[in-house]
Amino acid sequence: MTSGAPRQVLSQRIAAQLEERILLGRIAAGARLDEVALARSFGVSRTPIREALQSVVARGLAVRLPYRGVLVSEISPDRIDQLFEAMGEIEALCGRFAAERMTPEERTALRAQHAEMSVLAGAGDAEGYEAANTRLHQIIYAGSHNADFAEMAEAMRLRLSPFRRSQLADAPRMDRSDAEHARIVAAIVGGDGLAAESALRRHLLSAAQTMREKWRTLRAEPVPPRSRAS
Amino acid sequence: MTSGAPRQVLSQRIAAQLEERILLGRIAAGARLDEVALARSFGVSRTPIREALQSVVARGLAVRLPYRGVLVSEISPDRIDQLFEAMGEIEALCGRFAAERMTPEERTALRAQHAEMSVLAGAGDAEGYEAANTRLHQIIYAGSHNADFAEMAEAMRLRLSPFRRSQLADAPRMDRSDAEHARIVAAIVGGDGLAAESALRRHLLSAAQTMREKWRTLRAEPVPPRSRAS
DNA sequence: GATGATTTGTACGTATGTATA
DNA sequence: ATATACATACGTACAAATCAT
Repeated sequence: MTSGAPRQVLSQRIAAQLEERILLGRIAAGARLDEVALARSFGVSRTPIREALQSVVARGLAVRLPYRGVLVSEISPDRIDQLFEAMGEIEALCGRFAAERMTPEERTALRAQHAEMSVLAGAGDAEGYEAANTRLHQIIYAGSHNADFAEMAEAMRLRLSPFRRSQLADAPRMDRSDAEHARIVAAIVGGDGLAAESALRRHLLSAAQTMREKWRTLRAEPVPPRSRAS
Repeated sequence: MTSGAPRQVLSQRIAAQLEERILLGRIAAGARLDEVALARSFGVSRTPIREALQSVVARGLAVRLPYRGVLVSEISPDRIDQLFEAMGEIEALCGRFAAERMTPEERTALRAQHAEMSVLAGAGDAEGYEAANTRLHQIIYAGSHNADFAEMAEAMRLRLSPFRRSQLADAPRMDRSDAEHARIVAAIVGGDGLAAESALRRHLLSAAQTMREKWRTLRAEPVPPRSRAS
């Protein structure tokens, strides 16, 4: 009976921290993740750093160029569109199956989550709304009753998070999102798979649209990358 | 005191070999991948072994329990159904987008690949047919013109490969597969996204059915391994 | 339940291969 | 083109945790 602390492994904790830094934008796209520098910064040896970097690469947040290092993934506008498109289709898939398979308890939880979010939206609590939004969508993933769908959706959500930062910061966005959620939840609770599918697709399309606008204004001046073409 | 050994990227070659062994069933599900044993067996140190194992875990072929080791993923019948379901939906997705977006050259390549496969099916070349089948589906993934769809489809295909072993071994299966491919290719080349989607879904459903039967007969003796929880 | 054996996790040293001056 | 610099890849030693007795 080992009732000790969760005793998480170093490399995993470091991987999580690196991911968070990347997703929060503290480490810019295109930046090199230097093993020795990170080792010093974390006060550990290079071994756990290496394993953490491998994990980060495996999740698609960075790429490893042979003998050049690990670079935080730089993403082209076209790539962003693909990401949102994929996310939309995967979410639509989850919604369709969730509408067909959710248990009564899951449907109740979904409605409760949405009700809670409407309150947050009304109160203008953007941060709380964002967090609740993630949970709402995760409820839908789980409702698909298919671990692979849920896993793919989570992976896509992770990859997209750098571009979703403070996307719902303003009240109009939250209201619009809340209205879209109402249709999604109604379709799922009502067991209408096709309606849920198209409602989710539309929802993600509008999210992509919002993001595109903000993204464009945000990076008016791009950071000059050390392009080293051979 | 390090003897000068040929330096290359061992971990990747080892990861590939381990994957192949798992996928071919040479390493059984539930087995523990012992680091020192593998290191001895490959004649290398534990370091590249550890990195290879991380790669195997990242691809979903095994799981790592902290301080306990890496276990080859054990898969329940329900889980297999989920895998095939997910594969079917992802392929259907790729097919729909491919029908809408493939370039003329890609459509030509798709038709050529199918024609080649019909010959192989007629000749009863099961091995060649299986390899060509993978390429056909990969052409469809690429035709979706979305790197995320393609990546997800590839990942699913990898995870399913243990259960697809010699699935198309007999001529009737190949003929049926070839007929289904004909509909899929016609729909995609003709630009009918919805038809491609449903044709691919049906194709995977029938593949799942075939697999289920074979799998059931293979392990007619249900070995209930009460593997320790979590 | 405590102790020893086994295995995983981390630290660190060194050689190799690429890129750059 | 040769050489230097430097980051990566592998090996080995030690520490921590699990398991078996």
